[in-house]
Amino acid sequence: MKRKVTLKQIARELDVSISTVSKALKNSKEISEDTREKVQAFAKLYNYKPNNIALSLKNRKTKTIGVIIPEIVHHFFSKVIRGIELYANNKGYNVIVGLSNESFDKEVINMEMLANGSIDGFILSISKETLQLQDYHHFNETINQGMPIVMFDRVVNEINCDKVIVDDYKGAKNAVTKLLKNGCKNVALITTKDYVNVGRFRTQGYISALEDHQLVPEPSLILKVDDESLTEYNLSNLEMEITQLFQENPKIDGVFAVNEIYAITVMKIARKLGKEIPDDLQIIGFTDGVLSRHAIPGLTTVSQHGQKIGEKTAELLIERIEKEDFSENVQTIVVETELIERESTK
Amino acid sequence: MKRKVTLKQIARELDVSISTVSKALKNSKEISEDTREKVQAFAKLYNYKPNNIALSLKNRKTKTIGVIIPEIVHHFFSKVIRGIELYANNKGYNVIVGLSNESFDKEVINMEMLANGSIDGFILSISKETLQLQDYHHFNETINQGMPIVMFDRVVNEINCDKVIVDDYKGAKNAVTKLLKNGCKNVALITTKDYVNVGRFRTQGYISALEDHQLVPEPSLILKVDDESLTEYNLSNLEMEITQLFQENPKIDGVFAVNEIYAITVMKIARKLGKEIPDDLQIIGFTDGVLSRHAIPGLTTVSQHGQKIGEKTAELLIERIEKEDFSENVQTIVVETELIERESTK
DNA sequence: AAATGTTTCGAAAACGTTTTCGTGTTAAAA
DNA sequence: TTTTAACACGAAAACGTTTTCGAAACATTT
Repeated sequence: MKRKVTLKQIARELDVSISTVSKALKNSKEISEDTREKVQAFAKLYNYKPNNIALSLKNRKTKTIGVIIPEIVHHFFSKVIRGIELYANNKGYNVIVGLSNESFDKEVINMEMLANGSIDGFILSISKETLQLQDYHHFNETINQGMPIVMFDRVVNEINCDKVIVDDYKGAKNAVTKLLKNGCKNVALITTKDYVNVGRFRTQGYISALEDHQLVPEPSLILKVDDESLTEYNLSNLEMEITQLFQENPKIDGVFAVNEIYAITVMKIARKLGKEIPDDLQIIGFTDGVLSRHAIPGLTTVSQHGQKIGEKTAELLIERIEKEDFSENVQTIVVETELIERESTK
Repeated sequence: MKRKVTLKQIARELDVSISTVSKALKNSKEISEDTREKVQAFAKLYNYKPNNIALSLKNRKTKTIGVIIPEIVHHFFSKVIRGIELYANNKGYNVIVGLSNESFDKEVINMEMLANGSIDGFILSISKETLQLQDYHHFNETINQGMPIVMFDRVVNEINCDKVIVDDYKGAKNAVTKLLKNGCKNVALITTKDYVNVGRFRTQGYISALEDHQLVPEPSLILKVDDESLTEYNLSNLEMEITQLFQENPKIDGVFAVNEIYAITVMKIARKLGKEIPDDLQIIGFTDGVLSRHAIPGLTTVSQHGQKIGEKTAELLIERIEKEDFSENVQTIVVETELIERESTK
């Protein structure tokens, strides 16, 4: 087991100075053809690679970006990470991930861990708990220390930074409009509590679509699920609420759900209640994940283009890092959604 | 925007030496109560945090571990990452991810990027292309340079390192045995080409279960899908092959599929062919992902406990890093699978 | 008063780079 | 032969830490 070779060791072996070795490897004209070849041959033989940490210290930049997301076992976030990776690696950057698990404390700790020199900038999506507490001091602090942040999807107006968001409003509105045009008279909405911004915007899109068709939103058709306690393995609560919704409103002939799980659960319950999809009930979900694609019948969804969002955030961040122009002219990029039609709508 | 404060700056402000500041912050008994308090107060005021990069350089360890996986938009890998994160963060380690996208070149490049000082060790699952090429030199090289590696799931005997694997053989065997006990007479297998080890082991489990029941495996009931060209969006080829399988073997009354997608696709096609699940056909898949859980009817699956695998790999790696005892007494840990019964079996 | 001990601090090296600047050597020009 | 220019290389600083060692300054013991 030979340890990694350093400039110093090469210098000692070849009886030259460290500077000479460094320059020779960079093909500096300062160094004679002779020693250059000698050094390069030796370096190649011992597979010399400059130590990244030393470079980071010297250059005061690490060429890595930190990503903090609430959850990784989630199709959308995975897609975004893939987009970030793709773009960042192309530009010679590494990606280091931290999970907040939707917890404020973990978000703060994770950011502190990375903020002390490990990375050149952050990409993040805010955890639910942080949104609820509305405590954003850690974001402002990192920005003030000269570390750029780009937020995506779950963003917040209070912070002055670049953002990449989905057009939740329009996406939802398009979806509901589609249902109405397809002849639905009573479109229900399954959404989250309002403190989740994206849920709120999607709700607004739903309402707006109804109003455009001279319909008044009926509160009884709007189910705001509290998924505090909703784990992957405990869906029964959700199922109960949805079942109740249908029993109390048998006239429902269309459903717009703000995520895949809600939509799939609606499908499951509709089937139990003997409703045919899409004849008796049409359904559209948000997030084009693996569930929608493989559901039977296939679920019509609003696709968010997660990978594209990831690429865009990485692009914004790296641009800011390399221009060293922080918090000037922040921009918010809206990535349009796309309605992917499958068999759950007519 | 105030830049991050350093020891040097504090020293200059307070007119003491850098060493004094460093010691004072560490509560060294060498430093007088007086100066200690002064320094600490100042440091707190300016929110001093030691620079990680400098520490890494000094200590010659980075307290971060690198993870290379073939794909992140994949429930199992996401789960594993979550487990790794969980354990590593608890131990004060960061996690940096690289995606190989199943490509040999990207795997090599990613590893080279990280191997030069950025991390203390690797956790990885081998890309399909690497498995196919059987070119493992990059693994051996990193290990020889004193960088420990822990492999999981897609491992290979040729490399001498710690491994955490799923008991693919037994998991498959249990599943198929279950089908046979449930009365299936003609159990088909949908698997991958043999160069994917996990596919091969699962195939062996299938065969062994049959033989234990005095049945001879019929080649016509074994479909080896070549998913080279199989993208997320192009499933038609898979569907065609499976349809053909059923048309040529109408007697099939049980299917064991080596992953979720295959299993779900079987369900879809069975439905088209008018087969009732589980009455006419029972199905078991491998990997307990979101698809199986939300399929209708729910899909009985072999769960791999991805998160546990992640935690275990992280534990093995960190132990090796901290003991600085490399490549001695490598161990292979087998994580048992669990059969999760849902409605696709009787 | 001298020797010894204790307290408190600073200089310097080390981690592995890159880069500026200086200097000795040789070749070319005067 | 002397001056100048080109060439080839090395010393040292810098990035931000930690830690060893030495050394003042002062207190205590003979």
